Amino acid sequence: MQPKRGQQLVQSLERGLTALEMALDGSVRPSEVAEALGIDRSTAYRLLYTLMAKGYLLQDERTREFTSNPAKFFQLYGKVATLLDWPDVAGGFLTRLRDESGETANLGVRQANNVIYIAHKQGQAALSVNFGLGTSRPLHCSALGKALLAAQPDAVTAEWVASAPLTAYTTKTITEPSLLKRHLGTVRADGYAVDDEETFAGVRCIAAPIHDHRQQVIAALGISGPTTRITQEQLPHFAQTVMQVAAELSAELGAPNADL
Amino acid sequence: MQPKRGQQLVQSLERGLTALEMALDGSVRPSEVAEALGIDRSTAYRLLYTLMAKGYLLQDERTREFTSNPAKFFQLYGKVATLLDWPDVAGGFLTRLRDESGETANLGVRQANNVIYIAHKQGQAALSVNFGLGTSRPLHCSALGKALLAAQPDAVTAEWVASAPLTAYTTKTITEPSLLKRHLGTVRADGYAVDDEETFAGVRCIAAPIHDHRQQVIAALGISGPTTRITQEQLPHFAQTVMQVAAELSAELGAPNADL
DNA sequence: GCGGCATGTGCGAATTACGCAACACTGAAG
DNA sequence: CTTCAGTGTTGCGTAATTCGCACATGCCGC
Repeated sequence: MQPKRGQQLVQSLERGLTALEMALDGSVRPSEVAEALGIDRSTAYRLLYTLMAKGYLLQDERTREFTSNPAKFFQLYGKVATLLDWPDVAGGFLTRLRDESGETANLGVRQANNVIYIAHKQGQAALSVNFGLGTSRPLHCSALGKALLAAQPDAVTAEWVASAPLTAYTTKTITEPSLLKRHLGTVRADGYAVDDEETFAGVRCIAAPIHDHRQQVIAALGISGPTTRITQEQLPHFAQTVMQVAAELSAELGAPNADL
Repeated sequence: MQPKRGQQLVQSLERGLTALEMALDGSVRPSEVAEALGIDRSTAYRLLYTLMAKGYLLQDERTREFTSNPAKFFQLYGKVATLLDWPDVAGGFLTRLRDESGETANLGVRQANNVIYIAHKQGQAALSVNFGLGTSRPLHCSALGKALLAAQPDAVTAEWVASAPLTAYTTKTITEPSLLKRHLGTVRADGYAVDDEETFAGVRCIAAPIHDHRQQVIAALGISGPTTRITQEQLPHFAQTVMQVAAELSAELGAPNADL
């Protein structure tokens, strides 16, 4: 048996990382960090100063504000990106999915309670959806998120649904745990998930899971478009396309039973 | 007067970030981190565990190894990238520079004693240079780096030259501080920098600085190619092209005296 | 010039993180 | 199979680290 997981977190490191993430949303000053974390200004200053010494932040000489150092983050991202070169691997599939559907195609992975968009090809139409790369959306109300959730074992899904905050974004957002659980059951049965204006009014999304060579679900692929083009009638047709391309991408990654 | 800069670094945060960066070069285990940092295994474990709790690392259930969480870093990068969307802004200029020169075009920014490649377009020729995105090279022996260095005030440059480690990579690398200082003077006068096989034998690079709306140098743009194509005779011609495109990119960013 | 308000810095107190030691488990060697 | 060496993980006492207070300093508006 593996030892139980401990919960002794290193306080300074935890606070420092939180401060770092605050700085990423724009510039921060010691006093802001201090207030947000409930600590003394001097402590916040030392954290920020250490982050700067390590190259993660820069300090404006005049305003004394701390801002993120884009170059550092690019460097960090460059290192991890080579390990999982999604944009390159998935690029062709995204383009195909966009061209076949006419809508914005996107690819996302799970990060805690969110799905993060890591690659996309925007639709050509005048009115087309545009999610920024790197942005995140809640799992429970996005098609990509639901595709990822439904792929898990039942027990894990149930536990998550019970404990996750199911915030409502539109009137159609599913906020009832029992409803969501049943909904995810049909997602699994269908092989694709639909976000029917649950995040943004007027926007419908369809997504399917991506499996790797060990049959693990590692990402989700989908399309997003206005309800005027992705209509209820054409939805099955779009879903077919999404599942087809998703299966091909899975196959490219070495997934075993991906029938083409 | 501004207060003097303090040097009280928060130890745990500093160690934690170092551990994080170790994990980015592949998976790490507590014992490795402990040995590298000269600390106890338990301490290293707590740092890694905290990093995992904050989403920066993942732990393999079987091997117990800690690996970076690409999604997290993508998210972080996404936030800073929107502030300075280099790939999008510079993409067109890079493509033009590549097409006009026939060589790999690249864009880099400074990060401590290195230049980091944040965007590029690889040349079409069978033999063409390929730097990975996010990788770094020393300032003193790369064209981009020298273009960035030469753009600073004289005093700053002199101080840096005197204290920086001028490691030799080829026989042509300039390792003598006084020589480098004079060399950077000519770079500034010329408006472009040349890396004449100072980093890699057989590779010549040419670069020029990019200015923002406040006339500050924020990046450098250049080309890299084999010495067989970027010959000494054609060098001025290539340099002209590089400076031209660099000036246009600067203008795009709002630089005032960028003469086109 | 004066008073709020910020950053940055000593310094003592005590919280926090560290190293030690031990346990559980794994894998390899005998 | 047994043993042994090595690793991940956790509890605990101690001591070093960090924290918050207080203050110096500079900045901006009134």
